[in-house]
Amino acid sequence: MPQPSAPRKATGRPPRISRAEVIETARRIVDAEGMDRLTMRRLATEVGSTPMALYHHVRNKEELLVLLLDDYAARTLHRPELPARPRERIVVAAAAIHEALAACPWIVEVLTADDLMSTSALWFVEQIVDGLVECGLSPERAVQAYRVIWYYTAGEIVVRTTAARRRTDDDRPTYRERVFSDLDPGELPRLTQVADRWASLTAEDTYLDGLRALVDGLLTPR
Amino acid sequence: MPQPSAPRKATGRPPRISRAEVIETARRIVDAEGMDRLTMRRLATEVGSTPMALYHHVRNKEELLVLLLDDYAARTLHRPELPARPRERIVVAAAAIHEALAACPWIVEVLTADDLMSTSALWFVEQIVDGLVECGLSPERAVQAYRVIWYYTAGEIVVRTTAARRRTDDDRPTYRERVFSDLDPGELPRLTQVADRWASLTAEDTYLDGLRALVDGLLTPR
DNA sequence: ACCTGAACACCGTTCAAGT
DNA sequence: ACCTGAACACCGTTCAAGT
Repeated sequence: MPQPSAPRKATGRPPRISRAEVIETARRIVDAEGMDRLTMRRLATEVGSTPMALYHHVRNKEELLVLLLDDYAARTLHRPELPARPRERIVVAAAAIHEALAACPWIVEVLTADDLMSTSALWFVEQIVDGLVECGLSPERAVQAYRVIWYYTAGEIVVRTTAARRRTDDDRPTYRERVFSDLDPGELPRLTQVADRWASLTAEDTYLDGLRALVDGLLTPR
Repeated sequence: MPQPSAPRKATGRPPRISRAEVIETARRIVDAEGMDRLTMRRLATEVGSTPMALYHHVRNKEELLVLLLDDYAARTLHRPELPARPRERIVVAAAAIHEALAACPWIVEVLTADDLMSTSALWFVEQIVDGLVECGLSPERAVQAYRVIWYYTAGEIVVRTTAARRRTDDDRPTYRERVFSDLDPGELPRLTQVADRWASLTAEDTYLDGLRALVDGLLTPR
């Protein structure tokens, strides 16, 4: 976090809770019971305080979520050995970001609440952009190519974790299942052909294959 | 919707409101005031009824959102003339889905609430899968390639509309801006190099370029 | 400077009863 | 069959006051 926290005057009432304590407690709640159980009221009782006390440590709930993602990234995004070949380096760095996010089911709410721009993630972004430049893209094109990779990565996470959540919610057939059981073979021959395999095909993890195809496409001059 | 709505017995109290009326009113609220103003209570007063009456026409709020997306897709997703060349057909069909979603700022909440599997969208999915098969992929690989395209498309929508919402929310510097104004050039040379151009570069619409790169990559044998 | 209590202005959904 | 009223069990946030 870019907050050098100016040295506080030692006047006034001493603090009973800290920002770090708030974030840590929030993390505990989310890990144990899921993101939708994290409310300001619940968090307040958990830190042994009142809802309003929290607002002295975070601006509002949205800032709390960003801080939570930041904290998560700082703790889990460890820098791997990256391959020397730039194209491979791009793939491995993107896959590392993806892996960290995929392990974190509450991420979707935060992804849609802010860019993923934790300082801990920047090193990975740097590796990707640098790899793209080394492969011959201009810095401008490299940034745009990185964005494309990020869209793909974020989209995979959002779609997949949402689908997973939906599956555990109940066991009624999903909307998709109902639609797919009633296709018109005349109009939609391909979909009819694969309808019964659709669920198993979409369950497969194709992130890495797609990523490689995407990187290849981005690096092929057009 | 795959709901043939079995012929109702003509007994009991006659209905005052219909499912279609509920959906239409919901759409009016969302169009006029945004998704977060759509509540069951608000919707009830708008149709001139009570919150609980709605639950006789939709299962719950989530189903209402899916019905809303379905209704939107049916009204706006008109089938364009598609190019004969399969590779171009894939691109145009995906871009048509993307365009319809991008014009619909409340889409994100629904995207993360369910797959986009409106019957109206299936024709486009069919075109994409068929184009991929015509380009030489097996039906299984074609479905997986379609999923990759869908991840990319959904991710672009989610990230971009969320960023747009964030910008209009207030005019404080965003978290990203704060992070980018304080980069370490030694550790992150590429990002430092493009830091001042980052905002304008990411504002550019690169969906189509990225899509073409992705399709090229997916169709290149590896 | 930090914390508290009470209140404001809401939510989605269930239950039991009415017509 | 369809609708209503009242209630349940919550939300995030503001305000004014206390220490």
